[in-house]
Amino acid sequence: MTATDDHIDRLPAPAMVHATSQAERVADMLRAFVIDGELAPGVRLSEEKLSRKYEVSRNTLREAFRLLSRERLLVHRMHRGVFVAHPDGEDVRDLFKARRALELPAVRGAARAPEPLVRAVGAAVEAGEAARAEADWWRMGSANMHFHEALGALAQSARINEFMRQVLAETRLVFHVMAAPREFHDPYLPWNRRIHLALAAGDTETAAEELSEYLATSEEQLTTAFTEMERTAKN
Amino acid sequence: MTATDDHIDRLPAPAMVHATSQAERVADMLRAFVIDGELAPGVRLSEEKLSRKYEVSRNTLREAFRLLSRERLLVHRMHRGVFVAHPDGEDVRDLFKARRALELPAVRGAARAPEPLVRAVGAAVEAGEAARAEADWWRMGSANMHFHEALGALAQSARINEFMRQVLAETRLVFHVMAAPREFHDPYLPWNRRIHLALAAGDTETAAEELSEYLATSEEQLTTAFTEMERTAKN
DNA sequence: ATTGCAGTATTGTTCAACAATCCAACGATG
DNA sequence: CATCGTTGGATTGTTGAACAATACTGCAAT
Repeated sequence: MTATDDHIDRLPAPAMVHATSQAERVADMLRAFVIDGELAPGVRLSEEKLSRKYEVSRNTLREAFRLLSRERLLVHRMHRGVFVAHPDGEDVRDLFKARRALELPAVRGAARAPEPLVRAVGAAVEAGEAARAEADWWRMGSANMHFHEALGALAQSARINEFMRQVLAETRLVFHVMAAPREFHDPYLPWNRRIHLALAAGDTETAAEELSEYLATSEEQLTTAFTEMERTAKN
Repeated sequence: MTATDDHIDRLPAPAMVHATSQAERVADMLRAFVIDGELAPGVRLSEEKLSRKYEVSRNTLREAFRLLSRERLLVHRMHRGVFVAHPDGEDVRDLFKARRALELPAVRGAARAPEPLVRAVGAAVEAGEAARAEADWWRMGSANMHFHEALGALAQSARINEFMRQVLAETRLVFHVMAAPREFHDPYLPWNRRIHLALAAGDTETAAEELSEYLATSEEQLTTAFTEMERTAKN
């Protein structure tokens, strides 16, 4: 350990070069499929078919399944197989409770957040507006998710960030249960804009109030659509 | 579907009869071992030895590993094996950021929480004091964890509850990194008592302030002990 | 309409094998 | 003497096949 090791010490941190296993790669792929709706909620994932299609053994595939079950994106039912999660009305209420508990305090504490994090919120707003301009409704939904992810990031905790991503991914599943990207995201863009403006101005309380209304409205809209759907499906 | 089905409707809910797989059972066992410190942080878990000891195949064991890796209790290092997580100083800071973000808002919103949840907080306080009376320091630590779990439960979200359990389990690992159960839990019991009193009285703001101090003190204590430990370990 | 009972398909789990990789020890090199 | 290349052994990564256990379907019997 000589003095010439200064070079090494100054090198950037070990930016996660870790090689990934097959199980993780498959899990990443399936996660993307689920979030993008290519795998519809409730669909059963056959071990044999999937393992043949993606050329991995059943054992490896099952490792991937375990990972995604813990993320609540897949549901493992003993001796029945794994299914794409299919959130119900109760899940929606719980998801919004979780989001309220996470996002509101994050926004209220944004005074202590470094500037780049606030700018990330603004970037998500603009991405959403750009997507809207191109009438790309699905991308608009993604931008909206990134917006809320950015809000959660104001808490500045890696664990909160991950939890937030998980909750948002699950929320996205809710949208897939009732395919209607346009009407559900459309009215919210101006809201996002206002929230970011208040944040950038340092007025965290106003931002929090706007966000609170946003969440209430969104939850209301989703739950009513849900109960409506369940009612018609009952008969 | 005749009217005589009333009997069935009145039956208790399907209280989780789901049979569990081997992988889940093994995961439950390992989780308990890790939390209780029977498996020390940093220890490597040999696939061959464990699979032989608990009479499961390597594949099944690996499924269990995947579950616990997603909970951050185990760490999977490619081609090297799985290790009991070994949180460092940065993890401690992040854990406390997460706890602040979760527990403080939960306490502040406790006005809307049903009474049984507040009583659960009180029960945890008493369990801690009982353990202290018997000089059972480890059980005291468990009671303290339950106390904070009960605080998180005030948010009334199943997902928050689960995340909270995860964060607390990880926090418990931190204590194992530096085995010192007595001094670290001792001064906090009165604090817990005060927090519960304020909560029961409906004074959520006071409760939140007490909790905030508690967290600050606890984090301070842990991080200093940590940096001290890392300093001595460096040489 | 409900129950009982095959037969079939799928998952649960194990096992054995091999490839890929890490790691420690050794010696070679400057 | 510190560093580097090599080699051999140990462990993980992944596969494929096998069998057991369970759920589901359809049909017969009541």
